[in-house]
Amino acid sequence: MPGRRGAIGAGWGRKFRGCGYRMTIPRQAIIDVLSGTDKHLSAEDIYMRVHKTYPHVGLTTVYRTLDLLTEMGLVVKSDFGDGRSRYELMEGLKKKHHHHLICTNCSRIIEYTEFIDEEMEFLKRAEKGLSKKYDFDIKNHILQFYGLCDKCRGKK
Amino acid sequence: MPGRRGAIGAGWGRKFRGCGYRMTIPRQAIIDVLSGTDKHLSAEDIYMRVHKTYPHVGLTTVYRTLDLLTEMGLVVKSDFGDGRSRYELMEGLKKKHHHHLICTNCSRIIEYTEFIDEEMEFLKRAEKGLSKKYDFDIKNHILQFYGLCDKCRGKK
DNA sequence: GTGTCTGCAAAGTCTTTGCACCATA
DNA sequence: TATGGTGCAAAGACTTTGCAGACAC
Repeated sequence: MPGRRGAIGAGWGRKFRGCGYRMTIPRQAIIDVLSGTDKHLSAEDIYMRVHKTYPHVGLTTVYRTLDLLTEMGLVVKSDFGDGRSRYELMEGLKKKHHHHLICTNCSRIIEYTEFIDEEMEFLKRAEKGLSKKYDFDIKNHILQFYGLCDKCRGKK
Repeated sequence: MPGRRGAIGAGWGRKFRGCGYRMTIPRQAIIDVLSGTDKHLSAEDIYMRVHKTYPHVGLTTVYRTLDLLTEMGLVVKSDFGDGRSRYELMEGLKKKHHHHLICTNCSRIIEYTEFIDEEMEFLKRAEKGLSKKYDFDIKNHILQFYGLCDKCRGKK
């Protein structure tokens, strides 16, 4: 793990330095947390996990690092409608474009990549048409489905 | 206008009473504001407009009324990623299902109904597939495009 | 008259900012 | 050593809650 972390660290360090930023322990710790989960963590979640190993790292630094990573395009910030932002690592090109299913009862988030090709085809067409009609330069989109997950649907 | 407002009021009053609630002046004023615009207003926006005619109505009441209307399904609450919720009247069945184009520079919001049929077809199929695969009961979806509107794309 | 609604003030939640000190390159 | 980074505390933005008085039905 130290070896692996070192290797990852070096890669990330290069990325930071390449953008004129520095690699630091808090940043490394935050990246380690993000790369060690497949969940969509809030700033507070990340803070608490980092805190176990590095108790001196503050929540402010977590927010600032996440902003930085988002700006660098290495992290995606999402809003699932519960009033707090969630973050996930893009990790270069490893991660496929995907969308989310969100349980409105327990907040569970399911990532899916099914239908993505079909979806992309539709979205591309829509973007093209909408760009032309409204003279709008579309950069990005959000598609989310809300409902009840398998565990929650029985309880209602 | 007073006549028209009266007529609208009576309809809304019935709706409220039918759900065990009461029609009041603040509620009427908030509905009047919502039905008099095609914009997507924030609670603060609504508060300020109501305030011109009824200065005693508080922001708290605006929030409470909007919650109530949302819960009754008469208002749709949306989040366009700028940290504040926006509200629009559903006004029974008058309004077609639609999605939004959001300008990330000036926050202008464009409603569109183009592609909706095609979109609905795609979304229905996706919902069906996803429901089955993840045993997820999909109730709702969000589809938003972000980018630069015609007025802002030149400035960049 | 009774139960709902309201305004005000206070509190809550998530996030950002200011500033002096610290550490990376 | 020169910038950029950090923690802490305070401020900020939006929204919710508590409560006593007011109002709709």
